[in-house]
Amino acid sequence: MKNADASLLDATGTIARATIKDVAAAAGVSVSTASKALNERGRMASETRERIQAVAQQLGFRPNAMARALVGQRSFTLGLLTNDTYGRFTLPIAAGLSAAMADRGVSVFLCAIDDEPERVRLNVNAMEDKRVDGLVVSGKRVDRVLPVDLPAVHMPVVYVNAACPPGAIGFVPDDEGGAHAAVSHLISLGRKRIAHVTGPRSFSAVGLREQGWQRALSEAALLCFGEALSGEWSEAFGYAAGQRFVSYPVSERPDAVFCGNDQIARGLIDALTLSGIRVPQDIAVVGFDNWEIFATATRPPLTTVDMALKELGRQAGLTLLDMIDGKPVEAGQRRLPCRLKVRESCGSPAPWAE
Amino acid sequence: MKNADASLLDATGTIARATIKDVAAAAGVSVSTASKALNERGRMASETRERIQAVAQQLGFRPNAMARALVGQRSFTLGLLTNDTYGRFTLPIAAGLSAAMADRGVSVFLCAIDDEPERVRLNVNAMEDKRVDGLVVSGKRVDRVLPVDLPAVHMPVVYVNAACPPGAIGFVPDDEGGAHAAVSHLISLGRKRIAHVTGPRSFSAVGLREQGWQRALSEAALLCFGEALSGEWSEAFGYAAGQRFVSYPVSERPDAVFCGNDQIARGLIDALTLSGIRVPQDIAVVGFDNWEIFATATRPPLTTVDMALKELGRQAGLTLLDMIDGKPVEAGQRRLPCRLKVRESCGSPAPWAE
DNA sequence: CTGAAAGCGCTTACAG
DNA sequence: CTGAAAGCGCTTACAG
Repeated sequence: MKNADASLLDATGTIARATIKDVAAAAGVSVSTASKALNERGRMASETRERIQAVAQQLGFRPNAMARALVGQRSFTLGLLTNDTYGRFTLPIAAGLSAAMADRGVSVFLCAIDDEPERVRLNVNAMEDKRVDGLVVSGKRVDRVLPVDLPAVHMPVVYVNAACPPGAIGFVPDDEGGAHAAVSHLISLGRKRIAHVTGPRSFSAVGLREQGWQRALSEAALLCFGEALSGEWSEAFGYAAGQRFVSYPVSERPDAVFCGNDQIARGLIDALTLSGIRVPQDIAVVGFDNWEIFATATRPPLTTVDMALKELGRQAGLTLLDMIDGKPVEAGQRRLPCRLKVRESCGSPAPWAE
Repeated sequence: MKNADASLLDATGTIARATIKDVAAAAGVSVSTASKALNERGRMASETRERIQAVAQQLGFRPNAMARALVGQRSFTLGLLTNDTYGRFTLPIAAGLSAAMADRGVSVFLCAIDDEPERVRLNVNAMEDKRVDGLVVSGKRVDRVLPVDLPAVHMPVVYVNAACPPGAIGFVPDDEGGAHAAVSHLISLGRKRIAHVTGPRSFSAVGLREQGWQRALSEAALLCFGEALSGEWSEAFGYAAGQRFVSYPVSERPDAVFCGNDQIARGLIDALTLSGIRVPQDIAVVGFDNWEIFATATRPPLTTVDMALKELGRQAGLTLLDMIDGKPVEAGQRRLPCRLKVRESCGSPAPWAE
């Protein structure tokens, strides 16, 4: 017998779901006893308990989460506010968050906001009205804050890949560490003249990745290959940078380039390849983002830094749950480790490095 | 005075939100009168009504949506189930849906499911427990159905960019129409030898786009330029196709290529350009998807078909709301119009076409 | 025009 | 071990 068969048609002809009252009646006990049996609470004859559970199962009973929330003062829902309609960052973060939360019985509302303050307010209000237990705010840059006065919000908040106001709790990728890992890997492969081509200086990630590059080099007692080249986060800029390297005499070219993102790496590889420079033999290239659509389309496939965005979303959610439970959690921004995804553009096919 | 100031600290030290009881007490009326005043229901002295509303405002009162849902048998929430973790389709759809719903006071739960039936079940159960009013199911292919027995679900369901089971209601882009518009535009620009390079035949979208290509051609009394070239949805395949055209004698080359997606178009343009063939002068190229990251990175920028995914999400949500309201809505799949995004690869800068 | 009562679907002390 | 009562925060008939 299918559970649906046990459902009753109500007056309007739609299917009415069984309530705990139905279960109690069918089992011949009171509602409070039914509740206790279904929640494994208190002591009771296990024979009774099992009978009630069997009846519930048969009626396809599922407790109404809203009724539960009302008495428990806890909705088991979260709100995710994001202004990244582009989707590059939000979707992995949301997927990681949503999956981890689903396993714990909590569901997450998606609020796609542009940066119009009025719409932000609308969405925040909706989340308050729906009595979500907490909010995760996610952005597309770690140095920009959303235009909402979130501190005035009556619930725990966690920031992901977005600026974290003083005293708040945030999660961002460890840009410096990721860059350090990428450059160290290049060094371990024997490269010594490692250039850096990256995005606009106005992004804090640019400074951090540059520091990682410098630290890896100095730890290996190597000099930076000139200044970092800062420009746009685009293929076009990567291409231009590649042409610039090509114009150097062979002896003055870098033997590797660490790029600030995958698009730059893609453009750079195109420029190099067009001029007959072999990647990785002549110049090794490493990117940043592991945006698969780019990283797997380059020839050869791109070695790049993965920011572990799913994990970022997951950790943010778990921490938010702790806060909701009243556990003490330290204020401040956490930098979660990136991991290097080794493909072929760095000169190491490295099936073992995976 | 800020609203937050009016909040009271409860026993645990967290901020307690004002309830309707607080409002009623502060205004010196009964709870039922307060409710009526706040909901603009029934008749009452407008002086009383305004006084109550003022008190509510001052206390920062916001009705608890879950309590409301409990009595109204309507939660003003929706679930969005998607298996497109890739994000290409889901994010625009979700953004369009979420924005349209937010304006109507309904919030949407995001359920990122892989295709593991067990996790699908987990998420569907969560949505049922949370008593969402309806479900929108979105996928990454219009010819694949999710592995859930959704008909057994006790609520209205709408499918977006996914297969639509018999008798259900679905929304997909009008692939045939989009292709027709793209090819017609090429024809209007004077092209006559229009080839088609596209994805795997196993995708229904491939057949539909091919039909659009054929219809536009036959309406203009033009012949197809050979068979459609079917391969992968990748730059690599587009590149290979481009090389193939290059290998033809000049007089036997197409003067335009309609590509099944933007990645193919990108690869094709690269191959053409590398061989000294000018785009669009020698061969015009049009893509499909308007995936901006590709469409704006090609040289020249790509003219392509936009599937209007945001609008798809919006329409799906509005229709779902109608179903929830009990309005009659016709079963079947709706094909929503695509629109051509004219850039430069088709040979028409067309500032007026925008 | 206003308020007391009942109820939405649950859980949680508290009596028996 | 089991059940009656009260209550979570609201709304909706129904009396006054």
